[in-house]
Amino acid sequence: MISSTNKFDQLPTEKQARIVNASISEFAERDYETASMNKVVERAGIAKGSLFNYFKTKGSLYYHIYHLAIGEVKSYLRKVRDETADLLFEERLAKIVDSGVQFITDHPRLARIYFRLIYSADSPDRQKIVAELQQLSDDYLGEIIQDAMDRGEIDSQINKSQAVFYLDAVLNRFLKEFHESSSNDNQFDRDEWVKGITKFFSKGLK
Amino acid sequence: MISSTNKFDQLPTEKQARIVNASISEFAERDYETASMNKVVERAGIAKGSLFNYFKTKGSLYYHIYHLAIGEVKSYLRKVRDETADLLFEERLAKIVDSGVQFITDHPRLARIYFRLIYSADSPDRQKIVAELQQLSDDYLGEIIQDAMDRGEIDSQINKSQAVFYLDAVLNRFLKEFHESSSNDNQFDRDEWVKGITKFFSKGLK
DNA sequence: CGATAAATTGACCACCCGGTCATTAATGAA
DNA sequence: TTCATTAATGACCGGGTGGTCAATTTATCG
Repeated sequence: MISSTNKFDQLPTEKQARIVNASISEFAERDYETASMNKVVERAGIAKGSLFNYFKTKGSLYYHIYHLAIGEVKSYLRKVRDETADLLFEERLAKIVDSGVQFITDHPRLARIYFRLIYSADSPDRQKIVAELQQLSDDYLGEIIQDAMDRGEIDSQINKSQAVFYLDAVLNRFLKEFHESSSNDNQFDRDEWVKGITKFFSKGLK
Repeated sequence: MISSTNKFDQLPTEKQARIVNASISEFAERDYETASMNKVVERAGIAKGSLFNYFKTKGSLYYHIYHLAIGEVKSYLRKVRDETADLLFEERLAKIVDSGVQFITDHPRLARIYFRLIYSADSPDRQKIVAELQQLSDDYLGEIIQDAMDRGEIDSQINKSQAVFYLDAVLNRFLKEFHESSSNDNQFDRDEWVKGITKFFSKGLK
């Protein structure tokens, strides 16, 4: 029994896409509790019974969708990490911000689901999910910090997990702000901010 | 007609307290959409019709409660701002963190409502509320930054609204983390963190 | 084609929601 | 005590929820 027994995976690709697309829209617009399976089937153009045949519960559909979102985030992170391995810390930071901005621009609905997961999320298994994302962030930013320490670009006396925390806090908050302002087509000077952020991390406020 | 026409305000204090207490618990445990008026009346030990007599809608009850939460936050902020006016920026930062920790310890349910407002909140008037809180934060942290600039403690060339943003991002994130970890009775070294944060803001990571 | 198996459907279920309002209970003045 | 006014109550309403399953359509194969 190598192949998945999952009913959904056996579906024609086009139908899968319709369902995934409908689910992403629904879970992006409403949080877990408020999102409606009725709306999903309506958007996807399938019968309710079918959806519950492919996914036994609302929770399992949500699980599928947010793993998709996290997977996409990971792919962006991996890409920018590998492509910037040789750059200086400050340049690297700028590229990471760029990559985040790009992700939000390319996948605004997934971004919304991601931020919901991070920040509020009365979702099932919230603790598990958050712990998983925390681990992802620790590994990812931790590696970047470590590289910079090894090259003597930042003070290696600094508590590494604290440094990761600050990076994570500022980057996530900045991207959340960008995400919300780009929903309301508010413009802001990206370069100005990227410059400010990198300088802030290097020198602090003094 | 000087006195409020608000039905709720005319109630005996004890009854007001029961209703407020029940509402705080409910809105702390569940987000706006998921919170239940039925649960509130059950907790408060009053009839449903009564509650809807005091507050015409769920939204107006929520409005009352979150204004209460924001009011309490403001009071803590004002207090620490005034009491630390003479301190150095770093010492002041430490006191602010302390005050946040104290608020969360004293009012964990209000803290939860506050973080819900800040971070996710599919609440009614979300944009208005967030803008109001943003203003509060800008004014408050802006003043602290300005003081420190005036005294030459931090670089006055730095973009002030950016500096406020970094402060806000790191402080809020730290307090949110504290709030969640104190719900799960995870311990962590407060002093270690306060020292790290103030140093980070002063010198950056270099 | 006919028969069997598999996939799809949507009416239906029990439950909960915010909100209403006729009925009942408490209050206070004469 | 009587009676009018006000406050409190909870049964009830329309509507939405996640989830089920008998009935129907579609696909498969001899």
